[in-house]
Amino acid sequence: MKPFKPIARQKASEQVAEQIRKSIVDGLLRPGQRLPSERDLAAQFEVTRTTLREALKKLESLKLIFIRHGDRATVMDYMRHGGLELLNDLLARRDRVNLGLLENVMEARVLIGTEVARLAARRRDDDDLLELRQAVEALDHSLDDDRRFRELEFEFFHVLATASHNLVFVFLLNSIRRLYRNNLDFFAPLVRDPAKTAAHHGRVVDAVQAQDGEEASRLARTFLEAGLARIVESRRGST
Amino acid sequence: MKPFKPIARQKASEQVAEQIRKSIVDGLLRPGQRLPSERDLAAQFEVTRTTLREALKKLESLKLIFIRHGDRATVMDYMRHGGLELLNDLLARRDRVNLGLLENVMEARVLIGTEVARLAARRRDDDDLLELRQAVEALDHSLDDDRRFRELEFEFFHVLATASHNLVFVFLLNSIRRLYRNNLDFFAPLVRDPAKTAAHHGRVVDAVQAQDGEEASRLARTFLEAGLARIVESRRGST
DNA sequence: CATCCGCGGTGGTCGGACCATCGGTCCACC
DNA sequence: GGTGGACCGATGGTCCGACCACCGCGGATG
Repeated sequence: MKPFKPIARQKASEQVAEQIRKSIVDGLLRPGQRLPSERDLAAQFEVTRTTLREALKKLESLKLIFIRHGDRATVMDYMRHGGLELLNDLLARRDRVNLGLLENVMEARVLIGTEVARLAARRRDDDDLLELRQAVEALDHSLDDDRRFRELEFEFFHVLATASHNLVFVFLLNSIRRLYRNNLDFFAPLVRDPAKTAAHHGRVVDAVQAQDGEEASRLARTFLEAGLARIVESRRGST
Repeated sequence: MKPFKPIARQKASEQVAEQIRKSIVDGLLRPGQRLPSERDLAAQFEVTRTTLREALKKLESLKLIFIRHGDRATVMDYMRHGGLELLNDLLARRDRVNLGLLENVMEARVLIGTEVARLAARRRDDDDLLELRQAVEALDHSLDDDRRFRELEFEFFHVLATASHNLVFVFLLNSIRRLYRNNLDFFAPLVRDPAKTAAHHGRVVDAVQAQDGEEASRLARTFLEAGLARIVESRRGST
């Protein structure tokens, strides 16, 4: 298919950020602990303060460290302040908690997907309905391209979230999407038969059109829960 | 109580970032559109490239813009890529969609809270139980300090999320907490009678201890849904 | 003893130089 | 004609060294 992958160029500041980030999520740097001064750190990594600062700012926006003018940066407790963006980094941690994390992600997707289906049925307007039909149509056009189908399958729920008119769920799915795309293989068992899935999602739209929240929710749940079960099972099998 | 609030000192880079961010969420800068070069922007804001770059990096980590070496920054579609951190900024938008957003947040809290109660009951270990008891105890100790009580009430669900052993929900609540604390007044109707709430949460812990997921979930839902209803009602009344 | 002041350490900004990457143009070559 | 290579201008990434702004603390001051 695609024998060559693009080279992943990495900026110096990214490399620096990654090293520190790793130290934090691995627990080598503990919450409350203070980092060396920017000047010291820059010397250690053999980069300029400019570059080092760029790395620190990134960690700050991930809520991994707290920076205050005139004082050194202190490590924050990501269990208390971290956002969903952190999941990506936690997956690559040295201990092997990672696969359980992906199950957690799917678990969340089941819950959110079920709920947005219910809300979408109650609140959808005509535009939403149109978008939903198009999303299903896109599925029908990609029955033979597995990876693409699975990405579009996710998009269907994103459209559903939009139709639920609750931005929290929209943004939540945005965060989950990144994890989903980075681990498409893990989530593969979610879709067993593309044609059936496409038809199933069509019925969800029917329920949304009929403004039958319970039915839409029930349909979404059966699909997602069956997928979750298959994913859990396939993990047990391969590990 | 607290007649004076601390002065919010704002770094130059923050001010720059805020201006651009506002232009994006307000729709003045549309997805796909390209920003001027860093040198131009720096001149316009009358800051150095260093400062300007710091602002851009911040916007990049918020998924509001996309930066590529050798090419100018382009505005991203935050409806597709934005994370929960954006909600804070969207609240201050010029049109008045904002209060609905806070309702959305509460709606999400109801869903998540109900689910973590169920999962916590199934998966809690002895340590979790201890933490939960302590969280309820903390509630009992703050019955007379309203704001503090409401913050601790939120913490209870955070502990519950931890006990659910699903990091997605933990991080999700972390993001919601920020919005919650920034708008404590809006969410005030959630807790009507602190003493009753504390007792209620105690019963949730009882159910968790008994590993009765359905009961824990039911208790959490009744509390949260009643709160949501009161919040919606109080908004109707005041607007 | 309480208050004020200054000083050292540290993050924030500045200015200006150079390196790396991108996209397009043009040309030599086949 | 089109294929590849060399080149160039624009733009982001990094470097350097200086100075400004803020914090904490301890010594000077009353």
